[in-house]
Amino acid sequence: MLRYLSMELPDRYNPKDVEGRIYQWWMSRGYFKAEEKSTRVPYSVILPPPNVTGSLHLGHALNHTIQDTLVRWKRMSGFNVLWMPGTDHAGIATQAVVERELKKEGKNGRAMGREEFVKRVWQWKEQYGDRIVEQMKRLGDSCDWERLTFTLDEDVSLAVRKVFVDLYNKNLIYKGLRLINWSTGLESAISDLEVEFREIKGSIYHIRYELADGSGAVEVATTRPETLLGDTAVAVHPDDERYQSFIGKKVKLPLTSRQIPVIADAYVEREFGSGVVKITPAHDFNDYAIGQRHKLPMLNILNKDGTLNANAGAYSGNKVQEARKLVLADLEAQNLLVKTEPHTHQVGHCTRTGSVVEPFLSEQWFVKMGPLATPAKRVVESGTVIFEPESWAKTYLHWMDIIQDWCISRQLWWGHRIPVWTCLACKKLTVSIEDPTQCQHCASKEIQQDEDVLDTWFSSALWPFSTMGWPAGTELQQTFYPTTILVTAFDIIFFWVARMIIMGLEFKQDVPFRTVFIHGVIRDAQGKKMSKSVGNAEDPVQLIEDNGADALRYTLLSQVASGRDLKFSAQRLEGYRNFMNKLWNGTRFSLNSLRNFVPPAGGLSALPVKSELSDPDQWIIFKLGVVEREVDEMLKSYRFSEAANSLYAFVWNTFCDWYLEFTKPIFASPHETPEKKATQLVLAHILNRTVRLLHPFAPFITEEIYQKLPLKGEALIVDTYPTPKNDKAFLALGSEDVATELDLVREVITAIRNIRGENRIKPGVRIAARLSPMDDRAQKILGTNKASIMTMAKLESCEISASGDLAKCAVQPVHVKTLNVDVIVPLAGLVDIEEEVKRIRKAIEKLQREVASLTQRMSDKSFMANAPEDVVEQGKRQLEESRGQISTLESALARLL
RNA sequence: AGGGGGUUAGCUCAGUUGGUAGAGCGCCACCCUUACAAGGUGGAUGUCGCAGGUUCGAGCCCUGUACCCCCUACCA
Repeated sequence: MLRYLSMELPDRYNPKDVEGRIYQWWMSRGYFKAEEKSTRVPYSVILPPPNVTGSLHLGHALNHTIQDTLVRWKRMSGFNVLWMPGTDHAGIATQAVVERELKKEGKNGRAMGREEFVKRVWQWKEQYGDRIVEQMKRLGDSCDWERLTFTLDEDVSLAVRKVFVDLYNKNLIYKGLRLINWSTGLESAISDLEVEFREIKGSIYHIRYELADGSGAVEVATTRPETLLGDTAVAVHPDDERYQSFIGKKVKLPLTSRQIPVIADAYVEREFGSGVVKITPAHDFNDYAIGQRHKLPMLNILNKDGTLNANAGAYSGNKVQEARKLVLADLEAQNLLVKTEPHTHQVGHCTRTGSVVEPFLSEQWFVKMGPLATPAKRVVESGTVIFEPESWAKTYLHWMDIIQDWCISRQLWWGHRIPVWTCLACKKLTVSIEDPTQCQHCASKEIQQDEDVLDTWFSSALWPFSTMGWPAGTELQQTFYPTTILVTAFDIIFFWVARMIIMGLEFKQDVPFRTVFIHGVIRDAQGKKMSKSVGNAEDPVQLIEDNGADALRYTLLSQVASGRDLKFSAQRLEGYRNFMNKLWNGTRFSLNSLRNFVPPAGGLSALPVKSELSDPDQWIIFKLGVVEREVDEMLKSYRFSEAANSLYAFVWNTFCDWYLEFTKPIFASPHETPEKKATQLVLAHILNRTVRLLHPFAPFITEEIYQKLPLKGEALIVDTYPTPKNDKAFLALGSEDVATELDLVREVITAIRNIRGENRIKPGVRIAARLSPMDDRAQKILGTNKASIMTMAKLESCEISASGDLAKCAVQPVHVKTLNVDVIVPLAGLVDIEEEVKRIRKAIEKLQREVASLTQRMSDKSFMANAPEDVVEQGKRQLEESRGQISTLESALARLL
């Protein structure tokens, strides 16, 4: 026979003793593995691949916890679950990290040469790339780790090349001279995502541009005077009366010999500054647009490293800041600098290097988005892809409307190299999946591969199918593509979600996922975004160390509601750590009560016999049914916080506070009574279901507990998730009527405790009480549960009788639905009567307020005419009861005074 | 500037079919009652931002308004 040495369990739950061991056990048993082919319904999720360079932050913790909760829930619900893990090479981020490291060693990454540098990054990846994976495991992520994919893995690379070549052949990829964000620190194009605007206190300079014909001058204001060297026009508003005569004329560009036209464009704000804007198409995005409209020449004055080039004439070779000083000095010398005002403005900085981002004209590769966006819009409009919450679909569609071509080339070394070779002989391009040995066009062997690599998001966009073996046709894709749900924060809807939809439709002819669940971001206690640089970032690994992964997960889940941001609170985390401890101790106590419990031969399928069940047994089963229904509904609609709260209340307030207390008198009996046996069986079943319900939320502690239960299966992680449907037979043992009756008992106990508390009767003092039921049913209920009432309310005697002496007694009317009981506690000799007088007066006042508002409502003719019958009925009943209670209390009060 | 969100107990937040408000933490009182002091029992606390409207009835629906936050784009 099994022995349950529950008392040998520590009285505090220690996650450190449990989590690593449990996780290893799950892994060793292969529970995370998906079946490539199965008769079970597939459920697949692609993990947004974190950067290999990174360490887990709370945002990941939130994102992963939501996914893991869904995945565990579905796994337990019988689905064939694939949670596909991966890590991202994160081109820019990783390259920047390694370059920084090299710099510390006094080496220059660029000088090392491409091959040497890339080798170095791979070394770095081998050394540190597993760290984030290990951290994910600490959190409990139940990914199918054998499928762990890195975005630079061979098969992914093949997919990337195939997509590039296909898009190129379809004319959807082209090379063009465009203005892009240029990081002078990285000497590469970067995406909008990698530009961070910082407020800079600078100056605004007013510069005079004289008309070429000598008929006057315009005053131009700029924050970047050095860029005037690249000006190719000056613009005014077409309707600006002040400048009508200037339009079409030419001005002399200061410090140069060039003359540039005055053009009219509605972009110019008449009210701002002088109403005249210098136009530098090669160094400003707005100016670039104007330049396109007016077919202005684009004059690039910068080198890749941020110094001025030959187009800047005498200023070439200087860095922007130095050039600015020189330009200003020369302007001043020529008396062209009218004035200088302080001015605060937002300046783009590279998030990786901190250097200023320059709009920079350069040759880059682009994906033509227009034709690709249309179908990607349609699938969202038609509901083929559902956003949850729905409102994000609007954001998505809006972005699709204003979508621009996607710059996919980066002047980096770390990443997927662009599969394009230029022929030195005929200058034509060879674009190929396999590395070519000669030019496609002239067969020259003199070909040179494009130096650039692809934007990291390019490979990310293919992730849902590149991780499943595409372009080969695989069983995996058959089974799991499209994936079921994508879970992500809103900040990458454009960078990632939209592009996955686009690529999925283009290359798989189907959407990559059915649902996109968008959650909020985590902020600190002040509501600020968490970031390492601000120093307000909490380290989830440390939080797990201190509180356990389950507590952290529960904290996060308890706040996931309707896609809103959540603030991290250490107090809250502590609260959920306490909750885990409560669960632990509730179990410890239960197991003690089950010491000599002999599991029935049928195991879990051997259910208790209804006729043997006590009121608390039927009550707890009924409550369990309510929770199973709620959690089922809430998980289906992604209301994680409500599900978590519902379970929290069930475990703590229903199970521990009341059910376990009710079982105490039963288990206190030294005899093996039938009642005791029945309760043991119920308790064993309830425990089993409780941990099953909680498992997706708090996987470690629940598995640990499960393994110690007398009634259990092989492993919790693959046991069935309880629902009202699949748990019907057990739930049928519960009873709503009995639940109501037991609620009356609870109210009676609470009333006695209230009288005790308010009258300062010491907890150790046993008192007498008389319970005066209003009808036979109430009488019977009280009789049945008398022992519990006496134990839980600390009574030395308990009389159940409708009549008796009320002198010097505390009285508290109690009612639950149609059941009514007056709780009477003789106070003579126990307490100062004053306290009881105060207590009763307070209760009367409260009831009177209720009666007043109810009376008013009941006398309102339109209410009576319009309100539904049951609402009126309930109001009437309540009014009657409250009045009755007042009279009971008043007579009690009269006897005290 | 455009788009979105928030404003509910001292703090952090729940509140999906409109029927007179909930949790956790904190606070007060009493308790080491042999599962748990990371605990137990009892208690106090809200004109649900403000002003209107619809309704018999509004935290919830509508209009306006104030303040805060986020996102996108920024004025040269």
